[in-house]
Amino acid sequence: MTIADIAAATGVATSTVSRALSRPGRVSAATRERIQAAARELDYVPHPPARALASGRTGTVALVVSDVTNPFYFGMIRGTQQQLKAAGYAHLLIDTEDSGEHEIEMLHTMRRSLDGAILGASRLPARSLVALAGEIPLVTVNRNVRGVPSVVIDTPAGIAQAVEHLVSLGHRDIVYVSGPQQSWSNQARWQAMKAALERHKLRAQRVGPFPSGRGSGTAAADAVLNSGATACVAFNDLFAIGMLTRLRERGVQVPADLSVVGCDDIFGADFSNPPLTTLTAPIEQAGRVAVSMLLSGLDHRAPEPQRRAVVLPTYLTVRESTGPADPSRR
Amino acid sequence: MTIADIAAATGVATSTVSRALSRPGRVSAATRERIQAAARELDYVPHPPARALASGRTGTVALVVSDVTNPFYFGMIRGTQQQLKAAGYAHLLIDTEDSGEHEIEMLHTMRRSLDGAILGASRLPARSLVALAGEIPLVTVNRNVRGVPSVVIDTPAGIAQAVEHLVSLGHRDIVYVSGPQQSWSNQARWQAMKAALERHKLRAQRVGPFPSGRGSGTAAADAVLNSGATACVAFNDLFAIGMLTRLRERGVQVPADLSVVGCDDIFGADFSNPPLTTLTAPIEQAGRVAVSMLLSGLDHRAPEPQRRAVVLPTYLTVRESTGPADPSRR
DNA sequence: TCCGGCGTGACAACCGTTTGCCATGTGTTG
DNA sequence: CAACACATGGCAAACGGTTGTCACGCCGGA
Repeated sequence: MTIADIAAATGVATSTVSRALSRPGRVSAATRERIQAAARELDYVPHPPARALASGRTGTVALVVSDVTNPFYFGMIRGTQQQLKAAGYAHLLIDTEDSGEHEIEMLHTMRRSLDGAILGASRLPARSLVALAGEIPLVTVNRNVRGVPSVVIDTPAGIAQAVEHLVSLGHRDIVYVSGPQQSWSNQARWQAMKAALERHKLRAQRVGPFPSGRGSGTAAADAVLNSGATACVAFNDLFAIGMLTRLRERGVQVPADLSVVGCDDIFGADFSNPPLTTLTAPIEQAGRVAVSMLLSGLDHRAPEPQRRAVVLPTYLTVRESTGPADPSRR
Repeated sequence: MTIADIAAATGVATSTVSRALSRPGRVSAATRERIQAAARELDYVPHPPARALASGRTGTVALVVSDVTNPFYFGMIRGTQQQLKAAGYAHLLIDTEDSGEHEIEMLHTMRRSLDGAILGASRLPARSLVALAGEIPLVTVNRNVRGVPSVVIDTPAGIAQAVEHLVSLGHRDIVYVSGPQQSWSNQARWQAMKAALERHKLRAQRVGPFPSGRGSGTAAADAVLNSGATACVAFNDLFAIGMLTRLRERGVQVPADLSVVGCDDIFGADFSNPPLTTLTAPIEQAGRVAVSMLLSGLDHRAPEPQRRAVVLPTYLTVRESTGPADPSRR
């Protein structure tokens, strides 16, 4: 079934069929009706590649993540999926395996088959990012680069809350567990942590960096213990959960001996042992907003009046992995 | 940059360029070299939609899941993603929101832009599934229907192991926590459970059905408690984890008062409180295998010699949510 | 010497839509 | 009533590749 068949069946030209089906208002109501009826009758389904070839629009948006395995992305996948489906777009998933080259390479190759892309947490240098944005509409998440629309989750503000929380519990030695150095978020979090601690006239220290992945929790836990701190803020929940496991192994009580707070509030943070105090990030919402921004930017006639950077707030969710500092340690 | 540009640059016909780039052996080594050099030089990137239109092959495979949110699918997403990327295919994600109609509708509409699809856990009746398989190459996971290639995870065999484990711990009242009734897996698991219990001359009972999602754990836990059983096998880990949470709330000790075993060994099962005894399913592998089957079937000249149904084994991972039955309860 | 076959490249016809432009018919305006 | 604007539908040219078929030249075999 092609529009030619429908054209034949209704006695009009293919161009009319095309317009009746995709550009309402361009043909009279009567013929439109007739054509749509015929289309339904013949179970006509448009051919996306043909449409894409002729119009340049593919109806597909890619979500680019550095590692599908990371639970952090689960929320993004979900959020983007929802919003894209609602808008009638298809959802392509691209895993860059943590490699910037892969990232740029894949997007470059696929740019013609995409209407745009959401970058889940780009590892790309700013220059490349801007260059890429010239090839294909982009929205970044948790990565703020001038000239590229972005949505960033304001974890730094949350970090301040977390520090507040820990300080109020009597902690004076608080350490930051650092994630991968190329990670923009990691930098942002560490900066926020330093600032917050300075405000309390406390020394900022950190351990790491550690590669992303739960496995890093082991080394991280040991490093934190070694630092003599009574509390720590981990780069993300995956680290924190990994640490929890290690700490149990070593017989360290959480939070009695050590308080730990995570970041992101991923799946699992609420039922870990003990349940994790963490910065709840609206990841899913971030995905939805990113898609909305991207899509609104795609809307041809839009003179780009949309906001180019939105920041989403986080809040501290206190569970059971944080508690009063051991008084004997002060 | 189109092949026409390359043709012009090298002084050959576009057909030659096309063949030089995609069908090795059809043109002489010398010209091929020249053409490839030019292509590299001009930074030529093929236009997927055009290719798809002309050839019918899209280089895209969809993974269809009933709910992206479900952690069970995370493994599938990962497995399929890996294998597809390795084969140079793009990975489309489709969420059917648990609706069979959605499922059939979406696949029907997108069939022309897909080379095939992996059905993560189809809700479709056998008839529809077979019909759909006629429209587009399909491989199902955890769903066995004659005529449609499939990979199924042999949880039933694992269930037997789980029952063995519980019985050996002295449990006599073991209940199955039932998932959604339309779920093929749920049926299979319940059947296996009944068979295993009968083998031990024990009565098979179940509670539920409950809708999928962690929230069901609450009702499930209460129901199990109410049943007077000393142990239970849950339809999946999500249920089990939800139950664990509820049981803590109610002050029920796991495993002292109640042993619980889950299914699938999803992310989180190892660090829940207590860590969950569960049937470890090779989900990721299932995804990989499904993709391999699909892709090998796509290989034109293949007279379909490939296996049409592979079953993957599971094994019981004993952690801390199962323990001896309370002797006073015997 | 002639012929058949093979390796190589060109020609051109698609694949199924979209869309710019033109022709026609109708309604509106002065 | 004339002139004009506008609404509607048709024509045909893209979009960027793939692929069946044919022509050519060269080779070896008879």
